[in-house]
Amino acid sequence: MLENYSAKEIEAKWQKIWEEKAVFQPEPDSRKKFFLTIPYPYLNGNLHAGHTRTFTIGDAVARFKRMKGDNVLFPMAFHATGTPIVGLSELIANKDPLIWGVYTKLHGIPEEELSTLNTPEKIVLYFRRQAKAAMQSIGYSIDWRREFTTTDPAYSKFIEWQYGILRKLDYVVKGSHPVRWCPHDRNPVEDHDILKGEDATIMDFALIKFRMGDTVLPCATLRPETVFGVVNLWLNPDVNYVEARVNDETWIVSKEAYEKLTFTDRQVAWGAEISGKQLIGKTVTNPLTGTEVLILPAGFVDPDNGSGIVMSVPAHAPYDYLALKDLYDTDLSEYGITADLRKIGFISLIESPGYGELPAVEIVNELKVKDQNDPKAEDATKLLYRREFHNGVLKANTGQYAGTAVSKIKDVLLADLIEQGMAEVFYEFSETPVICRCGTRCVIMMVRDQWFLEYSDPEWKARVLKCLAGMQIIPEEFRVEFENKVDWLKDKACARRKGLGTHLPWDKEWLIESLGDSTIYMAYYTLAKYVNAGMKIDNLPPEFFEFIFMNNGNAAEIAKLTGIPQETVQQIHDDFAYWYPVDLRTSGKDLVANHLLFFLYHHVAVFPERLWPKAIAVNGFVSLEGKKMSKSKGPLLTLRQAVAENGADVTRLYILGNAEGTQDVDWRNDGVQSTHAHLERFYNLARDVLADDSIDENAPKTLVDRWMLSRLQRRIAEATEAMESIQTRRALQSAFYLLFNDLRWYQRRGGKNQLGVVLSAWVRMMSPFTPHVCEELWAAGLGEGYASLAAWPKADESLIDVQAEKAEDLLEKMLNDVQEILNVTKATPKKITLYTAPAWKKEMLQLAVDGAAGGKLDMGALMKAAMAAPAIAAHKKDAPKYAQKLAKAAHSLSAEALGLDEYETLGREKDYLQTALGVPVEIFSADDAGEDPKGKSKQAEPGRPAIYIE
RNA sequence: GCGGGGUUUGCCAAGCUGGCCAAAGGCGCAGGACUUAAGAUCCUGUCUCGCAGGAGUUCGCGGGUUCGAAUCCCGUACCCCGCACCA
Repeated sequence: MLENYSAKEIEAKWQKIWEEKAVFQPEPDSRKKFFLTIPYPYLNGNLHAGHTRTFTIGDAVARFKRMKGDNVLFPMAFHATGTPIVGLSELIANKDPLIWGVYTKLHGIPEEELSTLNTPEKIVLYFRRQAKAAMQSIGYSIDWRREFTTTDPAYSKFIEWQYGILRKLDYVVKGSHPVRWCPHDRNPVEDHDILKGEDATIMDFALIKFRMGDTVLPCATLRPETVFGVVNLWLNPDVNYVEARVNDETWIVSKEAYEKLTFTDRQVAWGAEISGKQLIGKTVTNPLTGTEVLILPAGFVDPDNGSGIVMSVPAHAPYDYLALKDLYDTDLSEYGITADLRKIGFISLIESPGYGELPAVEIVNELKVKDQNDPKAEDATKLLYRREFHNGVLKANTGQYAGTAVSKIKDVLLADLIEQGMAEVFYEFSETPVICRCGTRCVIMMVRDQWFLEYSDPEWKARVLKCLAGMQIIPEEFRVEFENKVDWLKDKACARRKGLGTHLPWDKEWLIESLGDSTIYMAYYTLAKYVNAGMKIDNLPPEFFEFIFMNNGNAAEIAKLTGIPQETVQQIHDDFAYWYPVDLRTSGKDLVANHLLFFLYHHVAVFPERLWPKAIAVNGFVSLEGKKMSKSKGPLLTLRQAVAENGADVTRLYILGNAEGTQDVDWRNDGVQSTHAHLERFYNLARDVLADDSIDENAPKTLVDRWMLSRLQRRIAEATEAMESIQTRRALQSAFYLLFNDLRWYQRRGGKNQLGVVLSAWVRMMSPFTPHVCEELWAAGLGEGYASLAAWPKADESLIDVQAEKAEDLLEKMLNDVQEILNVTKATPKKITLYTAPAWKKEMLQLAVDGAAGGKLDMGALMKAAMAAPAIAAHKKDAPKYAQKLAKAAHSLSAEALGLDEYETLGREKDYLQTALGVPVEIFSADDAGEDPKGKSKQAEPGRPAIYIE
C-alpha cells in the first residue's frame, strides 16, 4: 500500500481492477436479488453535483446491499428523447452567445469540442461518453454491460410495445388542452423559451353568457357563484368591442378577447365593431336568475382581461361597489340613463364569519378605499376573495347550492352552467404579458386532437394508491406528498410533433413525449445486456416483449419470429423473472410530482402486482457555498470537476455525510477540505495499525479493550440500521466520525491489541462510502478478495459490555469534574484524592429506586424505610439530606450506578488517572476515608465519587 | 393560492415515540502539547455567571397542556420545494 494517501493513484488503480475483473457484473444465482435503479440523466449537459448526490446515495446503497449478501443489480442508462437536445444543437450550430458561455464556462467544454456538437446525435454521443466517464471516475458500482440511450432502435421497439398496451387498456385517448403558445413560432412555449412572465399560470375563468336578445355578452369571472348577485354589467366606454360569430352564436367581446378566442377550439368570425358607449345603458338578462340588469360604464374594465365585459356584484366585489358608488352623482344622460342608480339593490349571497350583509362595503370602509382608481381597491379585492373563498358559505338565495362552501362550489357550478349552455370556460394567464423569446406576445392555444394519457382515470389512480400503500417510501413523510399528487394529477398530453423519440405506433405523426417513455424502462435493463452483446434486433415485435416481460407465449415461437436463438430468448426471459421488480428507486425530490408518479402509473398499468416497485427514496438538492445551483446561470459544479479537485472518495464522503434525506447538501470548500483531512487521518491510522506487529489480538482483554469492542458493536448496529433506511449521514456519523472518536479514546487510554479487529470492521463499514481507499487498505492485509465484496460487519451482541462502558464513563466524568473544579478555582493541583460512595448511600439509592412509583417518591416513606436499615440509621444526620435529593430526582432515578464497583475500578485505573491528571492520585472509599481534611468524602454519591484537590 | 418540508447554541447539523438536553458530531475560533519554525497530529475550552464539580437563561415568535417541553397542542412570521405537458 501507499505510504501516503493519494486519491488519484488509489482511485485509478481500483477502478481499473473493478472493470477488468468484472466485479460489478451480476448474473442471476441462488442469492436474494436486489435491483436498484436511479433515473437516468438527460444528456443536454454534464453531470453536476445534484446528480452526484442522487447517484452516490444509490451507489452506497448498492454497495451496502452487496456486502450484506444480496445479489445486486445497479445499471445505468441515458435519456435523450425530447426537445431540449434538438434545441441545443441548433443553438450550438448558430453559436448562440448565451449557450456558448454556459457550455464553455459552466459545463467546462473546450470551444473546439463544443463547436462540433451541432447535431442532436453528436450531442447525445458526446455527453453520453462524458457522463459515463464521470460516473466511472467516482467509482460507481454500475454494471455497464446494460447501458443504453433512449434513442436506441431496440428501446423504441420496447416503447412501442408499452404504448400498445396502454392503448389497448384505453389509457391513451384523444382530447384538447390549453397550452402557452407563441403565434409567431407557431409552437407551444416552454419555461426556458419565455422572456417575460415565466411565472404565469393558465387559469380557467368562467365565461357567463349574459344575453341581450340573441346576442351574448360573456362575462369572465373566477367566481361564477357570484352570478347570483349580479346587479349590473360593466363595460369600458372608451374601448372598442366587436360583434363576432362564435360557433353558432353572436358574441360581443373586446377586440383583445376576440383575438384570444381565435386560438381556442371555437369557430370565430369577425363582425362589426361597436363602441362601448353604444352598449352602455342597454339591459341584459342574467342567464341563471333571469333578471334584467343595466350595462353601466366603468374605467377599471380592462379589455385585455377576460372578455372586456364584467359582471357587477357590489355586495361581494369591492371594485363593483366602488364603481357603482362613483356613478351615483354622475350624469349618465349621454348613455340615455336617467334612472337613479341608488335604487339598485345589492344582492348578498355569501355568508362568512366576521362580515355582515355587504362584505365589499365593509372592507372598503375598513381599508378606507377612496374610489375605483385607489390602489387599495386591489388589496381589498384580494383580501375579501381569500376570506370568502376559505370561510364563506352560499346563502339561501343560491337555491340548490345553498349551504355549499365557496371553496367547493366553482367546479360544480361551472359544470352545471356549461351543461345548461349558460357558460363556457375561458383560459387566461394569471399574469400578463407573457412574452416569448422571439419577442412575440404569447396566447393560450387550444391544442386539438392531442393524445393524452388518462391519468385522471379513477381506477388507474386507485391502483397507484394501492401500489403506494404497499411500498416503502423514504422518507416516510413523503408518502402523503405522493398521495396528494396522485389525487391532483390530471390527464397528460403524451405526444409531441418535435424532438427525439419514438413514434406512436398507431399515429406516426406523433412522437411519444419524453416523460412518458421513461416509466418502465427499468425492465429494459435486463434486455439491454443482450442488445449490447450483439443480439439481432431488426425484428422485435410486441410478441417478443410479451414473452420476455409478461410470460405470454414461448421461447421457440419467439425465436422463430425474431431470428434470435431460442436459448437467448429464454435467458432474457429468465433474467427478467429473476431481477424484476425494482426493489428501490432513488431520486431527487423534484421528480416526485412527475417522473416518480408516472413510474408508478405505468407499472401498475402494464405489470401484474407482484412486479410493482417496492420502494422509492427521495433526496434533496446540492447548493454551492449556500447558493442554489443553476445549470444555465451558474454556479455549477460538475461531477468531474468535483472528483478532479477532491478525489472520488472525498467527494462521496462529503456529499453523503453532509445532509440527510430531503434536505439540501451545501457544498462548501472548507467542509470538503476538512473531509479530506479526515479521510487522510483515517488512512494514516489504518496504515500505522497495519504496520504494527506488536498488536496481539489474542492477548487478555483489558477494560478498554472490552470497552472498544463494545462501542464498535454499537457503531455497527447504528450504521447498519441507518443504511437499511438509506440514511447515509446518520450511518457515517456512527461508522466514521463517532467511531473515530472512540478509537482516539481507546488509544489515549493505552488500548492497542484490538486495533486490528476494529480496523477490519471499520474498513468494511466505510467501503460503501469510500470504496477506493477501503480496497487499498483491505488489500494491505485485512482480508481476501475485494473490500467491495467483503461481508458487512455484523454487530455481536455478546461483545456489548455494559460494565466496561460504565467504567469508562466513570473515568471520563471523573476527569471532566476535576477539570471543571480546576477551571473554577484556577488552582494548580499537587495531589488529588477520590472517595467513592459509602455503602449506606448505595443502600438508600436502592430503596429510593424501589420506592419511586410513577416518577414520584414520598420523602417520609423513604426515610421510614431508611431508618429501618441499620447501615443507614447509623448516619442519621446525613441521611435526610440525601433522601431529599433523591426525592427531588424521583423521576430519573436509576439503579444503574450500583452496578459498578467504583472503588475497584478507580483503583485499577489509578495509573491512568495519575498520568491523565499529571499528579499523584489517592483513592478511598467514603466508608474508610482515611485522612479527609475538608470532609469532602461526604459528597460522594453512587456514580459520582467525591473529589479533593490540594 | 394549494400541497409538502423546514426555522436548534458563531456556521453546518443531530435531537423532536416529553424527563438521562446547555442539547451528538463537524467546521470555525481560543489555549496547550509536539516542532528550530510552520503544517499536520493530539489534548482542552467555546450561551452567561461562578476561587469545588454549581447556578441562570436558551432551541423562529406568542400562547397553552404537563410535576416537567427543543420535543405535544393552538396561533403567527419567515424560508425552501412542486403546481405539468417541460426534462
